[in-house]
Amino acid sequence: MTASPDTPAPCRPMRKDAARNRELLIDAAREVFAQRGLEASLDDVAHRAGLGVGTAYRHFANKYELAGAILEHAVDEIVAHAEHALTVEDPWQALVGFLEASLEAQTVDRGLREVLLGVHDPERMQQVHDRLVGPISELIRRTQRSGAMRAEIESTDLGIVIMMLCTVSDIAGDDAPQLWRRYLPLLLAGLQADEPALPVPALSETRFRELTADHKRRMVRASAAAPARVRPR
Amino acid sequence: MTASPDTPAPCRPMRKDAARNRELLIDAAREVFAQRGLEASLDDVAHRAGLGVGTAYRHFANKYELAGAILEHAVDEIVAHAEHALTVEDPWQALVGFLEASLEAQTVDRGLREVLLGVHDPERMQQVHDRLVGPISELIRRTQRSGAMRAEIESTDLGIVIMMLCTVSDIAGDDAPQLWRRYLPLLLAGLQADEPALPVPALSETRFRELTADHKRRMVRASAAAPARVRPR
Amino acid sequence: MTASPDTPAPCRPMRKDAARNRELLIDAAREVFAQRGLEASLDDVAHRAGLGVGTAYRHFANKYELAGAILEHAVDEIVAHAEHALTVEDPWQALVGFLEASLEAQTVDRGLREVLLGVHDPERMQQVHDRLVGPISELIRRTQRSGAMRAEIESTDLGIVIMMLCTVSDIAGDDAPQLWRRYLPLLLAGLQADEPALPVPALSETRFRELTADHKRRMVRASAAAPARVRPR
Amino acid sequence: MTASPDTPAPCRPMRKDAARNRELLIDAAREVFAQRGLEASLDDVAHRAGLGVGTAYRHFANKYELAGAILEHAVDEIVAHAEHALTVEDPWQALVGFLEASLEAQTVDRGLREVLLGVHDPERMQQVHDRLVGPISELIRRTQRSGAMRAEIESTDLGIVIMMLCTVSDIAGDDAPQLWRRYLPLLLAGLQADEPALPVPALSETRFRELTADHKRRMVRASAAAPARVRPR
DNA sequence: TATGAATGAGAGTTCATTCAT
DNA sequence: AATGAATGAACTCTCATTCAT
Repeated sequence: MTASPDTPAPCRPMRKDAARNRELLIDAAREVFAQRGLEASLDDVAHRAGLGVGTAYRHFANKYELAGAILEHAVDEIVAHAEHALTVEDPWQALVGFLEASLEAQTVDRGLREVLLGVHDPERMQQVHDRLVGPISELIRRTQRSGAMRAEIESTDLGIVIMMLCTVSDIAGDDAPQLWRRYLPLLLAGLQADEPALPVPALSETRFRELTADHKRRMVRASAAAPARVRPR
Repeated sequence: MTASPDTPAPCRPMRKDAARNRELLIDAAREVFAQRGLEASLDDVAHRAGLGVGTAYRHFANKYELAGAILEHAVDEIVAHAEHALTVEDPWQALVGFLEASLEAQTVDRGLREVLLGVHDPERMQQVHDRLVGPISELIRRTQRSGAMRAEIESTDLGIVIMMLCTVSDIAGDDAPQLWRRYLPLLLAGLQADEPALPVPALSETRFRELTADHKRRMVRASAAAPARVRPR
Repeated sequence: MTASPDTPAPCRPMRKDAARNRELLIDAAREVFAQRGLEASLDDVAHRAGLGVGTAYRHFANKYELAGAILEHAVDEIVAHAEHALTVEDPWQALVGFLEASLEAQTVDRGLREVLLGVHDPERMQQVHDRLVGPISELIRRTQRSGAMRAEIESTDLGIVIMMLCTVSDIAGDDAPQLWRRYLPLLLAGLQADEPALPVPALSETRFRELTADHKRRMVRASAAAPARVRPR
Repeated sequence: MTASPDTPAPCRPMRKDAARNRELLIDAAREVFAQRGLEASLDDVAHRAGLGVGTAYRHFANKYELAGAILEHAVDEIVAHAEHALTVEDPWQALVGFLEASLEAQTVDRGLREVLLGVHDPERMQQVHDRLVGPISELIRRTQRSGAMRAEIESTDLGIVIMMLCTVSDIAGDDAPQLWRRYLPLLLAGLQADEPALPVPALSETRFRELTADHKRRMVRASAAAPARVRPR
């Protein structure tokens, strides 16, 4: 009775609207962060989305939740790349193609890099990596079975490799957006089979998850731990 | 009679205090930045040093000047490593030793990494690289002459390689401080001679300088270049 | 059904609050500036208005924008006085009445005087003078046609005269708020027709605008143009 | 006995040095204030004088004492002009000459104007005006006796007139440094004999002293009344 | 539910003034 | 007596977050 009787669908359209706004916000955030980094204010993001700040807070508890959502988008893409790579015949080509596709996305998006390099965001990270492990591990296993990759390589290694190349893009910025392509072959050489043993073991999945989550946690403004705000006035 | 006639009067005694404070500030900054990154406030740095904020501003025009001072320290070390490496007989061992020594320093110090990764600070960078180019180029030339390194590698490549490994340390944090050692061999494999040609040319020195300076400038205060915020009337 | 169909929807109801606060801020600023001059901090103004600093900054980009808003109020009054004066029969009486009315407003309000004397604020000034030129010029023309005023007087002269009398009020403060009345006749005598030629031409409108704007700009932040302070290393 | 016997001149040479520094500081302050107004920092003044800040504080208890000293210099000049004017034959020409000479000094010196317009400084003012009253009153009396000036004019009026013209220079700045000459005749016309009675009596000397002192006192930073500084650290 | 006004802690920076040398 | 390093309060301005409408 609260809703007037002529409202056609009581809650579904609401949801659709809400979902739409969520997307609008994430898109806006990617644009804004891509331009000005994670330092940009939520106000700016909300207005770029054509919404009020309050609406942003209805969807994301805080700025880092939003960063997390962006991350999920990015991970979706990487997972998609990995899954697509599994359909490529030549395992080594598949792997290279996967790395290239992943990097191409970061190359144009500073905000994405900052998120991926973990400049911010807390917990959510864990779930994220869980999604990556499967397809990436399979990709690696295939390559290793084909003899094109040294046996020691594990799924976390690919994550690290991607991040290292992100760093290159981050340094190069818009002025040399393809510079990472110079360093990819360097790393690929290292991934190949005939090299001597690596001196340090790879991180375990668990460890990797902990570390990256931790890395991000360190970055999150101390304000999270700040004393409860005094009631206004 | 106050000043003994044979005193060469090399410098003012007062300076001793000031110099001490300058060191205190740099040390405090390394500690604080190491813990909380460059986001930490100058207030915190000053107080960690047991000094007032104003004193920090007497020594450094702003936070990024301070970061610059830390950077210079770090660069001093890297240059020293490079120069020492030039005394090592085997060129390849010299190069590897140089990279290892450089990374070891960063490994324990997040603030240093952030500074080196260029998260901040503008101009001063140029002078810095000028100091690095000489010894590093020589190091590379020796290795290339010995046939142990592909000819395409240039001095900027080593800078990028160091930064990529810094990223690894940055992700790993204090929990896996040696993780970079896993990825160094990967990159070394890429540096060796018998690999196919790289798809992208190296940055020229000039370009590299511009980019890193630019990278930092972007970080310093995006707000300066931010679009004029719409102001309600 | 939520919004009644016959509502012309002239403006958002929320605005009422915001508009109220804007007025509160301007009123508070007039009070505070009246007591302590433009040196008072925006913090103080905001708190006098019973609002937070942030609110002040939502409405005014900075202190000088606020001063500008006060100025606009003041100019509104002066323009109103000038327009009213144009309805008075005797041109000379109209002019005198205009000056008296203008001064009476300033007399009680130091902040207003400081703003008008241009102790601060930049550009907006121009628009202001544009609004004054019309009615004041007409006032002058009428008086000159009646033979009561020397022909050389121009609209800028009245602006300067008002400012000179503001200075008197500024010096006299609350203790001799009517002192300006002693000096008005002195100046009026000078404005009358039978005196010898003035040794210096009046400022052109353009020139006047430039100067006052400039005057203010000089005040805003000398620091911006200040010679780079020598910084100890 | 306190001074060692071989000190040639126990205190006189000291004095000379101190007096020299005092002059250096006042000169530097006039230069600096002339360029950047009273907002300039004492540090800048001291360094312009080639001295340390500490030395400035040995001579002046605070910034406003220094402004007071500048004021005294300015008053010295005005008194000198007045005294010189008394030697001029024609009383009216003497008066005009006095005003012109007084204004010429202010015209080039923003700091002096700020001081004179009383933007700052406290008590000392009183003594100052005492010095002006004598010669200026004599100047006026002569002119009045000659029939060239209305009888109501008193010494304070000239002070106000000078300040009004200072305002003109303040507005005009360096761009129209002679603009005050346009308004001097206007005021002179008012000072002449045949005009109708002034509606408000002149300030008495005492009153004038009180007001100007008060005006300045209002401006002095509230910090003077601030709670005693907490002992450092 | 969406909005955007309000809030206030906090960051960077300056400068009058003090004090050790 | 002179110096300039040190101090910290004060100021302007920003922005994450809350809340009235």
